[in-house]
Amino acid sequence: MTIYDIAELAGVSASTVSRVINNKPGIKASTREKVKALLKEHNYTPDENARGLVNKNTRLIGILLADIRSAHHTDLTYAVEKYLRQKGYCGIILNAGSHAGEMIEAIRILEQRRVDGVLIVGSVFQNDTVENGIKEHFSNIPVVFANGQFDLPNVYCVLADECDGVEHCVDLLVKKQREQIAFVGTGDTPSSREKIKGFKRAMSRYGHSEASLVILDCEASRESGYQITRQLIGGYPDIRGVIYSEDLIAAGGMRAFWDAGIQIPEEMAVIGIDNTIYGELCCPRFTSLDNKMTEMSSEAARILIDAIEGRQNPRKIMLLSDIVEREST
Amino acid sequence: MTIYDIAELAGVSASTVSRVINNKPGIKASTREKVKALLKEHNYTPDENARGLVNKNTRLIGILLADIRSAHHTDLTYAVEKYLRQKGYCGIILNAGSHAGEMIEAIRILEQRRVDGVLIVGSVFQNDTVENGIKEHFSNIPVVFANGQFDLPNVYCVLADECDGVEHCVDLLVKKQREQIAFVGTGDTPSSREKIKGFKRAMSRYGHSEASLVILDCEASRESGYQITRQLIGGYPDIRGVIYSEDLIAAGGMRAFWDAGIQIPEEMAVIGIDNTIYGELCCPRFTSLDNKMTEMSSEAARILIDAIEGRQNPRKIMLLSDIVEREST
DNA sequence: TTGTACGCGTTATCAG
DNA sequence: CTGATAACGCGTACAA
Repeated sequence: MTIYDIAELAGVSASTVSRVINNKPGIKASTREKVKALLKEHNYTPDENARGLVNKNTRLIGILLADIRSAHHTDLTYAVEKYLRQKGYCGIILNAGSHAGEMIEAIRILEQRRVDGVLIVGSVFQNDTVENGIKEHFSNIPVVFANGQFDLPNVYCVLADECDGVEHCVDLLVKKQREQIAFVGTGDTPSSREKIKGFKRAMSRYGHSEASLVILDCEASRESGYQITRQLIGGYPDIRGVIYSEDLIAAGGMRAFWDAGIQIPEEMAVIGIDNTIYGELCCPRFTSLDNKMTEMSSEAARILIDAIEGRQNPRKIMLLSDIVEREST
Repeated sequence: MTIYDIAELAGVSASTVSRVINNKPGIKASTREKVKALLKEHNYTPDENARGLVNKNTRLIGILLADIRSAHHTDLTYAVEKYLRQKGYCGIILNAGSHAGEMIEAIRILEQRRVDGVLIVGSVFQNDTVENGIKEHFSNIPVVFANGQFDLPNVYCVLADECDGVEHCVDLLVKKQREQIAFVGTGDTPSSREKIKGFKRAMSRYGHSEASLVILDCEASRESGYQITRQLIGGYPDIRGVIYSEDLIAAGGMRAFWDAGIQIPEEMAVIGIDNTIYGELCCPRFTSLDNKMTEMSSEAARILIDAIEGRQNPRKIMLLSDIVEREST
């Protein structure tokens, strides 16, 4: 069913039908009604693709993330999809993994789909491959980078103050009389490095030399969190508090403490980051740094659509994190 | 950059360029090379939309689910996206909530996008609204229904044996000397009703009259699971085992038992359904019925693409669930 | 107020 | 082996 079919049935031309569909003025009321009735009768829906071909847009948004299964990405996706829908856009979510090959493949796919804008989520994407990919393939559409940044004219950034956030975590632990603190996290993304920076900065404020700090490297999985925490228990008996760079890793750590019979928070305080559901599920519930992923995603989606539709926004905004305290501290 | 631009640069016609892009035979090797070089030089990518206009396909797949934030949907989405990408398709995920209005809106959106096929996930969608929606809007594209069924010519179904699965859960609990069993779950979807049916059937095998069964109604949230479990603890002191219709609800229940100081599994055995990460996170870890969501999603995606590309498959397949036993039983 | 003609970027058909 | 042309479904100047 095309506008031509409807036009024929109505005894008018296709352009008239088009005008009715798009609520353009200058149509006799009776014609408009007749066409509208036909449209409804055959429940005609315009082909967005054909429309896009002439309008030079697709109302499609590319969403790049490492892995939708991580809880904070899931929440983000949900919020973004709802917003996009409301604005008449659809999202194409690509799990672009963590190595350059997949990222560049995802970029090509989105280019091929002629998406109107791209949302990049997670600082894993803050690398040369992606930066060059944007320059080459997305130079004429807006890009919003959540939790990362590129200094390119068409890229907007929404960031969380992760460095400050971790500093506040350290402050909290110190306030709770836990000055012997370890940091467990992945060290391979800009975001992780920010967190470690915050840790170092805060610890130095409390007079710890950088050489004395306990910073353990860990993969982004529960299992890895478990293993590293076992090593921590065995190798650093003085530690009384741990900050994990992600809730998922913290969940693994919580399990290790549980298995080792270490009481939380009495013998060990634990803080995760991201404030996902994991903090609520573990026993005891663990404290987590809320880095405002939900707000970040809403902001990012809004800024992206604004940019597509010609509304102005600052190139870079920073959201302030806060700590959700639970039983583990 | 269009094929015309490339054609002009190469001094050939657009059709020749098109033929090179699509690896059609009958092009002089030298011409082919020259065009290929130009294509690469300008990193040209064909416009999928324009392509779809003439090919009458979009290589777009609609994915309908209630809420991507539920852990089993997330896992599914991940698996499906990976498969689709590999086959050259993109997915459009719509969180179609749980009421009719949203469902029909989502269906219209997908129709407007002219998706090549639709994947519906979750038995919440097994209702008249969606069935009529399919008849009206998706009558000429294949639809795969994961965890639900419609008796329509273009709909394929992939199901889990949830009724049998719950029966086996009861068997397990009885084997563990817990014959006083309660079932806690939502009663509002076909899937939930299947589970309750399995519960009733198994319990009757062990000589319990239907009237004597403890079946509590609960919303699909951790909080609701917590509240209902508190009521259970207060109101049914004889109960020694609980089957929850979803892991998320079970997680709430685990918390309620923890708060009440009830030992698991000594005083109470717990089984969840879906075998999500929640079972691993709680303390102690809880047993869960694995209803094969991951396999289901892979199968569903495969069947959908098969149908689109003209390969045959059975209209209806059933996957056998099994129980992943952990510390709670 | 309405219709004609064209173009969006691509592929397929047919002619050369 | 290659090029011209039409067509996909729609929106929009321009003409009537």
